[in-house]
Amino acid sequence: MSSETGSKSERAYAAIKDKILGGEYTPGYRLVLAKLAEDLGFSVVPVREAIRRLEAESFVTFERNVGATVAGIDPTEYLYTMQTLSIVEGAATALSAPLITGPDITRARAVNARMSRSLEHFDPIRFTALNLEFHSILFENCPNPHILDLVHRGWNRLQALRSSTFNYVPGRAGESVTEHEALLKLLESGAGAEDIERAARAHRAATLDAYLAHNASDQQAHALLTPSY
Amino acid sequence: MSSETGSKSERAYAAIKDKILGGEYTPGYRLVLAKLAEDLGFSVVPVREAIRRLEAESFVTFERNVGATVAGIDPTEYLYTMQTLSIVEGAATALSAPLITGPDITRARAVNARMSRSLEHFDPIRFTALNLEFHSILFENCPNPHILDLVHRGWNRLQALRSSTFNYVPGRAGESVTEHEALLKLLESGAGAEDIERAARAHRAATLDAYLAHNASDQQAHALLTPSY
DNA sequence: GCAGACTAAATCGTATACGATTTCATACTT
DNA sequence: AAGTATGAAATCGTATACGATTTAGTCTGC
Repeated sequence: MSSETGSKSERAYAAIKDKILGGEYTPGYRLVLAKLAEDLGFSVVPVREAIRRLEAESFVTFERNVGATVAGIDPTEYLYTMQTLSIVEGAATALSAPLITGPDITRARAVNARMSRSLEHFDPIRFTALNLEFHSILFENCPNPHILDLVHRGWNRLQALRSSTFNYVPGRAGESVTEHEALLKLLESGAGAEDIERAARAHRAATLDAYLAHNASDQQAHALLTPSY
Repeated sequence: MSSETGSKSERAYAAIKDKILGGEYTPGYRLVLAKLAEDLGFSVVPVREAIRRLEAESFVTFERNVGATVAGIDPTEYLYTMQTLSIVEGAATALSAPLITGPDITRARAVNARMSRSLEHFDPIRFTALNLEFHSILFENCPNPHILDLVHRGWNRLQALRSSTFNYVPGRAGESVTEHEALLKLLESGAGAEDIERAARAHRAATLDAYLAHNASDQQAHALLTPSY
């Protein structure tokens, strides 16, 4: 995944990020500058820069004069991220809706069909990738790049939390496909911005709800969701 | 403003940021590593780190092997930021609403009264500070720190754009005070999350609309706001 | 006079070095 | 034995140095 192009700090960033997402560096793993630099064949300066960037994106936590550790899987963080995503994805969908064309819908529907098929072979990795592709089609016309950036940050954060593995809920993926189709129909019908936003929000919120129901032990998490997003 | 505590990279960050916001480094100003390091009495390494952080927060733009320049005042960026703020502030207000107490409302109302008074003396700096304080009171109970963080990012961005100066619209501040009072009444009445969110969104959006109306030349900006946020 | 090549200056990117801080094991005191 | 002082090892933070890249100015040939 890591490219050979760009500055060393960029390559270090990509390499470390890949190893975190690939599971080589698991949560709690201590990232030692000198060791990373040794492994990568770089000096510590660009590696340090890469780590500060990973810190800004919440892939690692950093403590002064102590160092960086790979960020852990935290149910509360997952909840925060999903709730935030429901809001920004809702807004992104509503803003993009008027600019989505017929061919866009067709492409999205094709991707959704592939998602449905990936379920039959039980391929969650592929499913997640297709899910990203589906929503990317809807968002690619988004007129506000800041909001799009927030969506991408959220997706990144979910990756960092390894949500697709720790957060698996049986049956939820199938519902997701159904909701996608409903969303496409809504877009085709030329529904108003409020309705579209509500539907897009609910789609993300439903995944969170499924998680909360499946892990009912998480009582306090429910309390955080006072207004029903 | 800059503190004497913390690492040199942190102090460099604070110092440079202050000079940008204070107007010493105006948009387009070229930030040269060696010169900044000389001025601050630090070496280039912590200064470089500070600049990368300022880049991540959009205070400066950065180009490889070329350097950093202070980010400019861009009406389109202002529009993006305001639109995004209307969304995240709306969500933050709705999420915080159930946790806001009577004393909170009283405090907020007092701040709003001071805002009203600051108008009589035409003190926009003070008005902006009080405006932040007003909304901070509403948000201080926000159960989702991620969303709160997005709000703060937006405020920072507005500062970076120096919006309070380039974006002044006569009469708008007075309307803002009126809208604040209406929002407080809505919160007191125990209104539903949707109504509160709509009102909070509209409050921010009204400021943007006032700007657009006042700078009617900005035709293309209107087009970006297709769904009426 | 102008386009392109060449050189020099400015500036960035990174390596290396070292002092500062934290951590951890050990010895010492009560 | 528990807690505290001590010192060494590990690690970070920053200074300095230098090669790499860009930029700007000059020169050349047309």
